[in-house]
Amino acid sequence: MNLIQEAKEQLASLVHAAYQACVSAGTLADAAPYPVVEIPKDRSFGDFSTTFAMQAARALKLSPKAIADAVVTHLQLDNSFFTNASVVGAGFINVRLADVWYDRVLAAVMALNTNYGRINVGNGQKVMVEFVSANPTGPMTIGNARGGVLGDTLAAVLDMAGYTVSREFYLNDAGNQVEVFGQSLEARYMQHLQGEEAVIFPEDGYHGEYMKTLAADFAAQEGDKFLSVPSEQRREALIAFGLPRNIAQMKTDLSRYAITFDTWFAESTLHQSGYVQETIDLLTERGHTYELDGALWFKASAFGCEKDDVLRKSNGFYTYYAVDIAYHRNKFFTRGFDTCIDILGADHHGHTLRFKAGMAALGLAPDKLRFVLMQLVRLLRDGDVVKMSKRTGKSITLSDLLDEIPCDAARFFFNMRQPDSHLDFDMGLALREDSENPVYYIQYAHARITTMLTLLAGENASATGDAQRPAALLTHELERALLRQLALLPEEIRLAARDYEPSRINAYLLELANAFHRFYNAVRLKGAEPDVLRARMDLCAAVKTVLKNGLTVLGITAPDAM
RNA sequence: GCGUUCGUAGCUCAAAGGAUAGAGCGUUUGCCUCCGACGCAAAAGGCUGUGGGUUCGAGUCCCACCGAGCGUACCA
Repeated sequence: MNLIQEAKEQLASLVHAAYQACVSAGTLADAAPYPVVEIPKDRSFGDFSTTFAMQAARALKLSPKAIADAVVTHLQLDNSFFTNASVVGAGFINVRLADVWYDRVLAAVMALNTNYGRINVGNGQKVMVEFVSANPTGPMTIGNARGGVLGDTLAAVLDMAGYTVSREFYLNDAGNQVEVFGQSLEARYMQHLQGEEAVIFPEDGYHGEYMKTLAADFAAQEGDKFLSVPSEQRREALIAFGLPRNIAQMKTDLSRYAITFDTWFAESTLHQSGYVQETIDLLTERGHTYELDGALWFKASAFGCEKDDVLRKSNGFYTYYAVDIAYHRNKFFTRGFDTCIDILGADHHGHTLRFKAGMAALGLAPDKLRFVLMQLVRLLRDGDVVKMSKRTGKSITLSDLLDEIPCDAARFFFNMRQPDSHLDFDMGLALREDSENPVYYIQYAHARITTMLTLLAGENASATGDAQRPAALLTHELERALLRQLALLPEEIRLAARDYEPSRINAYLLELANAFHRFYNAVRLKGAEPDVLRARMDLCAAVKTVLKNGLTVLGITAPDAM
């Protein structure tokens, strides 16, 4: 159910038919393309518009105006969604929506209720969204916070659009950074028991305070018994202690953030099962690798990359790149996803071509693997840049942020912009409880409707009008605007899913809330004629439903009172 | 250098290749004896970084330049 698309298709088909009539009548030549229909930016022109006359001008060797005039005389709008066709400006053919269409909108929202907005462009195709995938070597960052909301809401949007969606967290629990984690933790453990000077902290180690806490907790549990064992054994024990702790913390933080993953995929399993080895062997069998200086190289340059890359280092270990090729091979070829989307920070954009090259070498169509790159976040407090947490003196983590900002506000703010644009997150604004805070503004509209409907519940008992034809009673321009806005949700879902831009839903809800508040101030329900009252109450109930459905996609609550 | 993302109102950002480039903030001024003022209404602000090109039509597509971020490891 997408009444915007239905209307566009109907108008295109009606204009096409009118054009065919002109061809039959001999007034126009038979050479024009199929009409393109759009919604004018400036609503005063009309509700829908077609640029058919301009599109056809060259082929028909006539002025757009002449073509439009000819087509309009044959345009048959009876029993359609439209009325009032007119030719304006250079040759735009504009129409207004008729009551039938408005009736259908309200009926659709009321009938579909919580399913209103759901469409089926996905046809159940399996899509994976992989996001956050933070290293389990430390706390999650503000960047993870943005990536988390982006991935989670994109997944929700795709679900609404009819895809079968899976959310995955890729756990980097193997490889070099885990080694460094072990070395760092080992140094902190020994320093904890023997003093700062006992060992030198590794140059490129993890310097965060949390490493000291982790080491102290380990010492509290195990005492000094790991001082006397070989270093390798000590590190192993520390990693076995530290990683699960960090992972548990990440899960806690994410659940505070209302994010749940379907799968946590551990990198280590790819090593243990020999899948990495098998994948690299496969690339070699296909002739995409060569040996040089003791390392195994992938011919990435044969797949559009600038240069080749190392898969297996001369020390025998695989690079992250090799593991990632194996991981993505697993997503597509072992688990059978049709499309895989990776949410990445913009600082990783250099990887996208390489990843695609790896998949191409395995025989996968390049557009199956998609990347959403997000720019970094700048934290502000009432306009000033915030670098460090006041409490800890260190950089602000996701957990710090959630101590201060409610989940609803954080989720909304991190998804307010397109992924590609730099994001300013103003913590002062996120806490405000007025119309300047967009979350409040939207939630307030929902709460306002709830109280109002409760208050008016007893007043429409004597309504006698035709409930199937409410548009005849909802004639105010602000009521019409509200109905058009309601009709837009399925279309917004379609576009957000098509372009991987879930922030469209935030913008959409702001506009819907705005349309409602304007209506509320200009049109009163209380005291209206019973039939009108009932129609307006239905309209308000529909707005409430759509607000709630939209907020649900964003993972934000729709409170009945605030 | 090469690659990549991005330059739109004072600020933060919108604009399926369409008509007079729109919102919010900030500034100024109004609206509650009335369903929630956590709200609404009105005013002001622009050579869309620069120069070409494609098109009936370009903020949008192509090319060059200027400026910013990021990448360009046998790190992940």
